[in-house]
Amino acid sequence: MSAVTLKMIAAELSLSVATVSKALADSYEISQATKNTVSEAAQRLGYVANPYASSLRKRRSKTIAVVLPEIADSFFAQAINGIETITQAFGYHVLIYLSHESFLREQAIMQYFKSGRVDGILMSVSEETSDTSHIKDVIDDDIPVVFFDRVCEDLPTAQIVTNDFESSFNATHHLLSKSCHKIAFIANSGSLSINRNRVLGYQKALQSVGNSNELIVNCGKNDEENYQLLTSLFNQEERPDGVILSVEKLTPLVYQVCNDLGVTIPTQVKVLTFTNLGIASFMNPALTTVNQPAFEMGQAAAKALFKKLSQNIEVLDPELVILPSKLICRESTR
Amino acid sequence: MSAVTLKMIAAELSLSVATVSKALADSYEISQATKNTVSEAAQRLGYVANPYASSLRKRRSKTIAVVLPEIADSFFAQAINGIETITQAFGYHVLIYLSHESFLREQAIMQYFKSGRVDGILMSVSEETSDTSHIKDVIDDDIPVVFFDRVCEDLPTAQIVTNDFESSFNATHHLLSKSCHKIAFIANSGSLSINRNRVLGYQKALQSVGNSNELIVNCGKNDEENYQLLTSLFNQEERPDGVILSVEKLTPLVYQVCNDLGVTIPTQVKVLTFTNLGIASFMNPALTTVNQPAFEMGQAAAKALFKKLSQNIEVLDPELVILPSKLICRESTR
DNA sequence: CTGTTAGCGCGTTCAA
DNA sequence: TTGAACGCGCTAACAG
Repeated sequence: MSAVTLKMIAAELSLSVATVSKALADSYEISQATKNTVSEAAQRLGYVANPYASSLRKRRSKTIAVVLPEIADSFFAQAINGIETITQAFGYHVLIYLSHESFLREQAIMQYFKSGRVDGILMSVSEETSDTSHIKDVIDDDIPVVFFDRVCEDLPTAQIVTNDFESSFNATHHLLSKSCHKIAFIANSGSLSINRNRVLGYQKALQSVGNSNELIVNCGKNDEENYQLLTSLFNQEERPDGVILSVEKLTPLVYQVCNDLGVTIPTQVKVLTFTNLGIASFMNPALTTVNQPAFEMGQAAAKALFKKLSQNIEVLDPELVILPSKLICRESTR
Repeated sequence: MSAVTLKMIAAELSLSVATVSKALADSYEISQATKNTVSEAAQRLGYVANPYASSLRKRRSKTIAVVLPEIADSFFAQAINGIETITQAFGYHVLIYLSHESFLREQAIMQYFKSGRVDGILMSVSEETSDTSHIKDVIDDDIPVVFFDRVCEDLPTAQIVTNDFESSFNATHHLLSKSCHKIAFIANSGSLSINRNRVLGYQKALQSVGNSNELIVNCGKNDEENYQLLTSLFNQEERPDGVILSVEKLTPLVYQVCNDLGVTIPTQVKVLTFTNLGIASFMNPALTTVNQPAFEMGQAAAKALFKKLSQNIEVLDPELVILPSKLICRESTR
């Protein structure tokens, strides 16, 4: 049988509904004796409060939303794990939404939140997002939003990012030190702030040594086209001898293209990719990676959100958390 | 400003709340004229129904729960993507819970669902789960549950699995045909049904050719211990020349151990792993994989759940969906 | 310390 | 075709 209500417990114990409610909430105005009786009965009958009735009345759902572009590579998978460790500690529930990199879908999702469905939102914006009014609307409704990884720098709220500029700068210098002199930078979206900072770091590094072989390739969503794009990149008269991948997802494609063209990694081309502690890092000793602290970013974002939730009345100053990435060199030793 | 309610729309149009409610629900008893007026006003004011009030009244939350052990490798990440495509088409919301392979946590999570929080549950059980009464309780409360991947074979509900026995049988034969004669099977949990079936397929294949070098290694959660376990495996007087990994997650560890011992893959040891279409598959040409259709399993599970939800009164016969895995040989060609 | 009353916002009666 | 009244289950205010 289902649906044990306060009313049933009250009837069972000949108490009023209000008393039972207060007893279970451990209110100070209830005697220890009845508290014991009530919690015993609740336990025995398997009472679980109806969250919808409770949320309606309290105007708090104990639920947050996580809005992601997708869960394709392991970055967001790890991030969810990090988020969950925090939400779970706070007794919060997590609704998950995927925008599939679509602005329209992201708009529709934000619409859900204009009715108190969630107490707060953790979000990484889609590639297509440049207009941010749908997000601003939600913030204006006093629903706290925390961005992580794919942030909106122009919105006045908490942002959790990694040191993209610096790590890209270091990554480029790393390849330069391995005597690469023509390094290509491969991205998949020009508008995202992370990508922008990584490109800047790459450019700055090249400039710092007077290397003018700047080569930026913007991949799209279509893997066929990307294949062509990369094939012509490696088919140039003077082939790149180093490649930086802004997204982990493109790694297999690069390997495939090189394989098909008979270009060996890392002898002829050194590959360096932004990634996280996923499997890719371990599998191929010829790959150097900049590890993104995905789990930690999830945790940091969730913590920032709960900080806002616990003082949700006053308007907070925007805060920016920058977590460091880590360059991991796993040069082939075989 | 926040919280546009039916009441506000009613006031705006000098109508009653009931009329507005019916109009938005497209009830037959409302004139087309007022329906138009109402939906225009709702649009203009940015009305979104309060889901908690609505759920409380209708006793349906339009929300399902996805209960997973973790999102460590890409299998569950892909599965979530598949699930989301379906839930999104049905206008449902998705709550996500991670048991972290803990039975106690899984019990606590199932407890949440005894109060109408969700209309249905998609679930992969934790490694530790042998007692299934906490799941049975929820089913008895008429909340439909669909298992996928890590199923409970003894519970009478829908189960989505892959052909584990058969694909493990084929995988073993594949290695045998590559002239392996001492093949180790590496798992990380003995009690799960998938693992059981894979072990059986492995054993059956060995028997079918009269090979008596059965070698089953059960790894645990501790990576240090696993490292030791695998090191002693490869340090045996007669080293295995083939390895089947029941879980993708252990792949990097095997590569690491082999690397540290100076054992080359695939020359000295051929590695075959159960996986999905994650990055691992593409990255290392020396790896043969049995690809799990994770995305499709997520979709199948969600579809099965919605089938149940649409006819939730009658008790359904248990049904079993078996999706085929695919053996992908990616032998080194370089 | 306990009970009574009054909503939270919505959907479903039943009258008008 | 519309509106008034009631209640989903719970919590907050106020009496007793």
